[in-house]
Amino acid sequence: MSVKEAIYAWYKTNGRHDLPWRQTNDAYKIYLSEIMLQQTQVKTVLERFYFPFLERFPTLQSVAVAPLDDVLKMWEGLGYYTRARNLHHTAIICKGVLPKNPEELGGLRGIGKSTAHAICSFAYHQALPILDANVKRVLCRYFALSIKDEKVLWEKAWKLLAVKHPYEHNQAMMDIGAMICTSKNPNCLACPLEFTCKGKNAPESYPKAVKKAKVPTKKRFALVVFQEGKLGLIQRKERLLHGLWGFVQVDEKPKGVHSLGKVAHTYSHFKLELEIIQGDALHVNVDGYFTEEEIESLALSTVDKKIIQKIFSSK
DNA sequence: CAGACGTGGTG
DNA sequence: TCACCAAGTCT
Repeated sequence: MSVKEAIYAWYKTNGRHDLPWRQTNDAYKIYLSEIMLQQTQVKTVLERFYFPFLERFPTLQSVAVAPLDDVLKMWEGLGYYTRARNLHHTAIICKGVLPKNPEELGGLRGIGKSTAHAICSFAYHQALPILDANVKRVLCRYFALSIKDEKVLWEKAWKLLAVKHPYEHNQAMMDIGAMICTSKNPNCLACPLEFTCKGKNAPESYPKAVKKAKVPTKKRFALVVFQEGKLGLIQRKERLLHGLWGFVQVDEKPKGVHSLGKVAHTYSHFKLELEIIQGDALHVNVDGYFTEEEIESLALSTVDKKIIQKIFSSK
C-alpha cells in the first residue's frame, strides 16, 4: 500500500467525520467554518460560535443585508475581528453567492490561497491542495524540511494530492496534523505516513522552531464616565478592535481622579495593563451613553467586558 | 515582508 | 507565570 492509500484508509476509519462543516455541501457554511477556524481551535468554534452564528445568519445573503454591528456581535469573544468585517464585506460584494473558482475566491477580502483552496475542495470537490498549519507540519516532518518554505510546501502538497479522492486526502492531512502529527508529543506509531516518514526520528525538529520576540507591556488608563446612570462608550476606529465598543483609553494618567481597580489583558503582540479611572463626563468625548442592559446588545472586546464586570461587581 | 491582528488552552 | 500554539490574511 502506498502512503497515499494509507492516508485515505486512515481517514475512512479515523477521520473527524462528525464535524458539522463536513456534513454539508453548503459553500457558505464551509466558508464560515474556514474563516472562524483561522488561528482558532476547533473546540472554541464548535462549542461557542459556529451554531449561534448560523442560527442568526443562516445564509450568506442574511449576512449581506445585516448591519455590520450585528455580525460583530455574533463574533464577540472570537477575536481577530477583521475576519467578521471581511465576511460582511464579502457577503455584500458577492450578493450572497460565493464564486466557484480559487482565483475569484482568493480575490475576496479575508480569503487567502489556502482558504480559497479549502472552499473549492470541501464545498465543490475540486482537486486543489490546502496548506494550513496542520498540513505544513505534516509535510515538513514527512519530508524532513527544517524551513517552512511556502513555495516548496505548495509543490509537495500538489504532488501528494495526485490521488483518486482529493477531498478525503485534504481532510485526512488536516486530521493527521491535528490528531497524530501534533506540534508537541506526536503519536508517530499511529500515523499512516510513519512507514516512509523522513522526520519520524526527530519530529520535534521539523520544522525548526523560530524564536518569537517576547511581547512588550503597555500601561494605559481606561476612562469610565457616567451620565444619569448610563456608561459612556466609544466605537473603536483604530485598527485594533475596529468597530467594537469599549471604554476610552489614554496613555497618561488623568490628575486628581478616583481609581476603580486594574485589569490586565494579553493580546497576540502586546500585554495591556489597564488602570480603570472614574472620569469626568465633561472632559471625555464618547459616542454614546448606555444602560447596563443596552450594553448587552453591543459588541465589546474581552478587555472591555472585564472592565464592565469589575464595575458592576463592585457595586 | 516582518509585524499586526484576539482569545483561550496547554505543558 | 509564561511561552507557545490553533484550519491565516493583510499591509
